[in-house]
Amino acid sequence: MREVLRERNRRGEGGKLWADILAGATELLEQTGSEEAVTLRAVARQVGISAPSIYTHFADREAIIEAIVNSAFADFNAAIDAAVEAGSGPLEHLRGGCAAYLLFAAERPNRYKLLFERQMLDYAEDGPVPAIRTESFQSLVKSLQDCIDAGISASTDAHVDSVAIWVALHGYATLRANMTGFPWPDTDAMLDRIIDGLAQIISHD
Amino acid sequence: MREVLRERNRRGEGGKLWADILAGATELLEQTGSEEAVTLRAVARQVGISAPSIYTHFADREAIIEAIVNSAFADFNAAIDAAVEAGSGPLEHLRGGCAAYLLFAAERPNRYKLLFERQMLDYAEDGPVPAIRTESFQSLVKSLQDCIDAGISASTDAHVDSVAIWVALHGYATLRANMTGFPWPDTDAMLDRIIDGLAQIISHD
DNA sequence: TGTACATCAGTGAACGCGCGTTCACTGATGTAC
DNA sequence: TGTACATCAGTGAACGCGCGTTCACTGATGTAC
Repeated sequence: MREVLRERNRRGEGGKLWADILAGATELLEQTGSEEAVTLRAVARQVGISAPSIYTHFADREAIIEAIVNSAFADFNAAIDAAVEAGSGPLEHLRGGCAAYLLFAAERPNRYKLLFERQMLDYAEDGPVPAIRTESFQSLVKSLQDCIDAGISASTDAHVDSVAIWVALHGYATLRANMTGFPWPDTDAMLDRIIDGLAQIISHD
Repeated sequence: MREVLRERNRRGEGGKLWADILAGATELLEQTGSEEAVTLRAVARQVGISAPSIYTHFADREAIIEAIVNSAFADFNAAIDAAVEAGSGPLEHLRGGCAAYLLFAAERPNRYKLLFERQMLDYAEDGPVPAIRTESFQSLVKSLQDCIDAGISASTDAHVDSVAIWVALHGYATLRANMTGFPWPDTDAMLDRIIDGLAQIISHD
């Protein structure tokens, strides 16, 4: 039944299984496409261990999902950070971050869905959103503000305009993934329209 | 166990149960929040019948979900149509339709999610999207084109710009529902930014 | 008007399944003496 | 260097649950004569 047989970890190396379980669960999510498919038993099968072994490392099924979400946010934030810093000049920072956002969503659609299509119940319902979830948004606000300060953007409200850009990116990423038969424009063309229109970029020809 | 006892339909009125099942399933979805909660047995409990009774009217569980989706799309399209036609002048048509879009999503969040957050598998994967799913988008394209023709919009591509508006509306509707702790701008302010920026409305002050 | 009967709407019991979780356990590994 | 033992990583069997679906059925309703 089990395809991969794991070798038992040596004493003191039990922590390795934690990483294996997280990796297996993430792979399972990315392959099968939905959070519901990440059952405790399916994860155990994927990793090549028995189901009860998971309880040594995770309190319950929900803790596995939580770990996937956290590691996915870390990857996502890192990918955007890297792209922002790769560009030179405020407009390239802004555009690079937005492009990386769409690239992550296109390449890892199921992980992306887990980040933002999930009802967030792991923190107080009316409390503030945890920082790890808004890091990329804060980076967007900063990039837009830099554009304003540099006289490249005519925006008078970096927060509201950043929200507008964000929701457009998110909407494009998720709808595009769900409706493959729709006549979608090029991602680059879409990005141009979103940034030019919502970041109020001042043309300089 | 069963809270509501149904009276058996008279002969020839078996079709009534079809509507009751659809209504019960829709209510269940709206109350519990996710498609997974709409199990065949849960629907039967909601309606006040035994589980096997459903098979007289629906082939399987999936057929119930499909019926909810279809009726939700019908409601959704009707709400937007009504709002579009209520306004006078092309800009009011455009804005009214977009406002109705966000209102539907805000008032019936779970039905909205079923419409557009669901991977669409009920038609050929690479085939075109069924018309009922894009009716509201076509209406948006028409409204924008009317604005262009009336000299109110500077857009040169009604399709691409309509996609941009649509994805922004969708992103706002879904993110807002999922992240209640985020400092969202007013919906009206958001709508202004989206329409002004993406429909390229020419200011006339 | 009465009655036998076909039809219709819906039921109760049962099935096999995969799930999350618990429990007592096993056997390899390292360590104290 | 040898050995008894504690610890650690992980297992197998079992539980109760809700699920989708099948099956043989029941009993009320309308209809033909």
